[in-house]
Parts: sequence; structure tokens; C-alpha cells
Amino acid sequence: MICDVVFDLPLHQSFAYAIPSAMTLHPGQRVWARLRGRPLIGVVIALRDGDEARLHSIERPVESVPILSNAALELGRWSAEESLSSLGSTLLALLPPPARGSRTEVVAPPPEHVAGHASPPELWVGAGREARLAQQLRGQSGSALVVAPDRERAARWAATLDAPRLDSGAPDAARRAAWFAASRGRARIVVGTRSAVLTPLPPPATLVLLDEHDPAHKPPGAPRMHARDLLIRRATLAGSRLLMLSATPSVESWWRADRQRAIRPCLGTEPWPQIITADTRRILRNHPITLPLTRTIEDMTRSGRRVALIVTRRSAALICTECGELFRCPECAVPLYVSRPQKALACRLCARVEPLPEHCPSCGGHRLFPFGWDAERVEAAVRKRFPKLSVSRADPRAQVLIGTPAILRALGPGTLGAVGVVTLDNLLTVPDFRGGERALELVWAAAETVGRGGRVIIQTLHPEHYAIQAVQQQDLRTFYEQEIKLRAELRYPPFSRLCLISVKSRSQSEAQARLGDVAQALRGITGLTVYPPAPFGSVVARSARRQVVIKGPLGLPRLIAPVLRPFLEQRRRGAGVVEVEMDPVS
DNA sequence: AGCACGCCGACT
DNA sequence: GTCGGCGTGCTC
Repeated sequence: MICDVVFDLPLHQSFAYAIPSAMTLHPGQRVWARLRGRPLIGVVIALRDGDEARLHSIERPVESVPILSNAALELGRWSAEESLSSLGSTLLALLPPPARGSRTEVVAPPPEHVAGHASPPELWVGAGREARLAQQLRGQSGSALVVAPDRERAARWAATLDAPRLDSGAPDAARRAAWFAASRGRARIVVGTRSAVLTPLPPPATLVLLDEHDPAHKPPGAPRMHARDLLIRRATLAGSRLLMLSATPSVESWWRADRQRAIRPCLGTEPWPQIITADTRRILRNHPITLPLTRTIEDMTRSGRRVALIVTRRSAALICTECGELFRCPECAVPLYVSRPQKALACRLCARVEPLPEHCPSCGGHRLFPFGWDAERVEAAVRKRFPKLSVSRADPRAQVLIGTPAILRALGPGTLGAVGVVTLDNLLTVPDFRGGERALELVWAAAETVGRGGRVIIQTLHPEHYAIQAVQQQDLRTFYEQEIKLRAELRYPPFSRLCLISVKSRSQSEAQARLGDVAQALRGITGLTVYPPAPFGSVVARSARRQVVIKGPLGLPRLIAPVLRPFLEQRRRGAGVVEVEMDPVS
């Protein structure tokens, strides 16, 4: 007998091995096998008869039984095709770490999935959604998999539900134990992140996606797909119930759930805070705090309540005030940020650090200043204005707390008197079609955190924006109807698919040339829109990374796969490495 | 991806 | 004369 094995390699092919006569293997089983002499873990995807004379043999199985069911293999195959990545890298990213040591781990076989009755994925919105989920999961008798966007939230939910963890925040042995406990029905509920979406569960299984809108559900790297899309597919194939929770769902999910009559409002603590907008015209240039926000800080701290100030920019960029030049990373083309402790300019993508320049390389000017209100600049300004208050970016007990939107998660509902959004316009004016969605998410989260009797102050140049109005009226539908109309007119998702194609190379000209080859190859396909690369400032002397976004129909991956496959397979170092990211989230 | 093979520049 | 740069090709 011969088995076909896939490895965690960027290769769209499997490798054939002979199965020693004393060994029994099944599809879905993990094995150790030698490839060019070095031992690698692979997954058996098929068994067949054939000439085994000139083949190497499988060394040994990692577990005594398949770790993946046929349904899970099928889901992996679909995901690899949809994301234009290899089956091996997709599957191996979705398995628990193997046991250490040189002996095959003996475990009970997985249950065979019985396809149940497919019901549409449900979207749970409203302040009571999480309480209701905990109640539902504690009360039901079937198995459940809860997928969180990150390890912190996985840890929190594992504690809440007293369930084992599958994510990388838990020790390897515990993760593996949780996987097999779930598969044998010994753990009724398990909690993980995207890497856990193939965990076998005895039917009837409930699948749960927490904070559905969160871009952390699609971190970079394999399996190169959003946890939501994997779970939707799994629920469909296995006939499982899928619950997706979010205060502010993605437009895509709202649109789908609304058409399937699957939006479930969960009521919670109702009285909503006052949502007040404050015009930032001319103010933000010199000072980050408008009069309404100043008054709110005074009122709240006087009555013993705390205030959080939210900055959407993590750090300031450096700009030449004479010619307007923004300093960018020559490698990544993103703006460099000013690192004050290091007195340097740093890149968030490639960790490049360079000393603060003396003058502008574009015009020679010497008037270089930080641009944008980051937490540090806001903190300094607030301390100056309110010298008697405790102001902090780290201490949650401070009277005025300053941080990114993530700090709202750490603060429980009702612990604040007010939230001030220093400026919403970073989100509304960036050339990203998800800006409205991100703005809604932030303002709604601020309102949920403040709750009854509090105040949310939004500093913005766009006080009439429908995202803000929707929060003021506590009415999600107001937002989504406008946003969906806009997306339909401009043919953005969910009415189309996007794909980001990038080339990494040692020089800009090489990257450009290679990207040109890719674009040329795509030219023959009808129904594609290729957006030209964003023009970069002249400070970018040599960018080693070029990218284009293409837009196409819902079957986009299948449309472009045959054309892109040769580029993805021959990874020519010098000429540039081509990477493809379907459905990018940022 | 990782590793071996292979063909041209600056060193003992 | 060699050491070593990285471009090319292959892995059952």
C-alpha cells in the first residue's frame, strides 16, 4: 500500500510513501516521514495501491488513529483552495502540537461526523449576548466549540465556562489533551482560537464565534483564512448550529444573517449613555481636548468617576512642515513612527529603527514635527491642562486613563463615567472601505462600556456620520442599511471579493517588474478590477515590497488560481516572492 | 521552506 | 590557485 502525504511546505503537491507491512494507516492520520533525509510531520490524505518499490517508507505514525475526520480533511481542502495556499500548510496549522518523544501516542479513534440539519448561522447582537451564551452553553447537553479572536479572550471564556483550552496560550500537553477529550466527548465544551476550528466534536455540536467582527480572527499566516469563514463552512458541511456574537457585526455577516432572518437581538442593560459630538476644527492642531470633553473630565472626576480617552493612532508619524513630506519605511512603505524613548524613527512592520533625521531628505527643511495625537502626546497635554488629576496610560485606577480601543475591553461595563474619543477621523478618512465599520465598532464599544448615566464624547470633523448617528439612536440597522447600500454601489464585499497580491524583492524595480508579470497574466481574465498601487512619497528611495489589490466576483479564488499558481510555486529569490492574500481584513 | 549543487568575484 | 556569494532545482 502507498499513502499520499502533505507537509507544511508551500508546495501544491503530495508525496507518496510506502506503508510498512506491520503498520496500519488511515487518511487524516499524522505521520513522521523523511523528505530529502530530514524527518517531517505530514498528514496522510489518501491510501492507494501501487508500486512501492522505489518509495521511501513512513517512519511512524504520530498518533495511533487519525487526528482528522474525513469531514475535517474536506474542510481543509476547501480552505486551501479558497486561500490559494497548500493543503499541507493549511492542515498542519489547524492541529494541536504533537507529543514529544519517539513513541506513537495511543488515543481513542475520533467519532464519525453525522451530517445534521443545516440551519443558517445566527448572529447574536445586543448587550446581553455574552450572558445569554454562557447560559445557553451551561444549559445544553450537546458538545460545543468556542472560538475567540485571541488568547486573552480564549483564557477568559475558558475560565467562565470551566472548559479546557486548545489555543497556543495553553501548554502543549493540555492543548493536545483538550483536542482528544473533545473528540471522545469527555470535554463537552472546549475553547480555542482559529487554530481549533477542525477539533472533532460528537454531534450534535454547537459552534461559537466570539466577537465576529474582530480582524484578529484572521491573523497573518496559515491557514490564511478568517475563522468565521472556516466555521460557516464547517457548520454547513456537518449540519451544526453556529452562533456568532458581536456588538457590531461585520457588514458581510449582517447582510447574510439579515437575509436569512437569523439576527438575534439579546437585550441587556439598556439605558444608553449620552453620545455627544465635538467639532475638532482648528482645535486638534494645538490641543487634543475640546471644550465639551474638558467639561466632561471636570464633571466626572469631581463626582468621583473615571474617564477613558481613546486614541486610534498608536503613535505619531514624523512630517516635514515645510514640504509636507511624511517619513516612510523604505522597505514597507508604511509611515515610520516616532519612538521617543529611543529618540528614533521605527517601522511597525519590519522592526527597522533609524535615528531621528536632522533635515528633510526631500526639501532639506529643518522643521520636522510629530504628526497625529498618539497616547503619549495626549497624556502630556492632559497633564498640563489638569495638573491635579492622576493621568495614566497604564494604571486602570487613574482618574484619566489614556489608551487604544483595546483598553475598553479590559474595563468592565459601568466602571467609567465617560469615554472620550480623541479623534474618530483616522478611521473615517483612511482609504479603507471598512472605515465606517471600524468607527461604529469603536463608538458602540465606548457606549457599552460607559452604560447608564454616562457620557461618550466623540471629537470629529464628521459629526453627521451615519456610524455616529446609529450609536446615538442605539440602532444598528440604521448603520448597516446605509453601509450595505454603499458597498453595493461600489461593488465592495459582500458583493465582490478582494485579493491582495504582493511581491517581496530586494529592489523596488525587481518587485515592480515581477508584479508587472503577475498583472499581465491576470489581464486575460474578465471581470477583474486591478487597483493600481498607492503612490508612495518620494522619501521611499527603494521599496522592496509592491502590492496590488484586485477585485472580482464571488468565485475569485477559483478564477485566478490557475493563473497565479506558477507564480506561487516558483519562488525565485532574486526576482521576488509572490504572495496572495484572499479577503484581506486590513 | 530548506538544502544541495553550481558557476563567477576577492582573498591567503 | 581556493572560499563563498546566491541563483536554480528538487524533495516521494
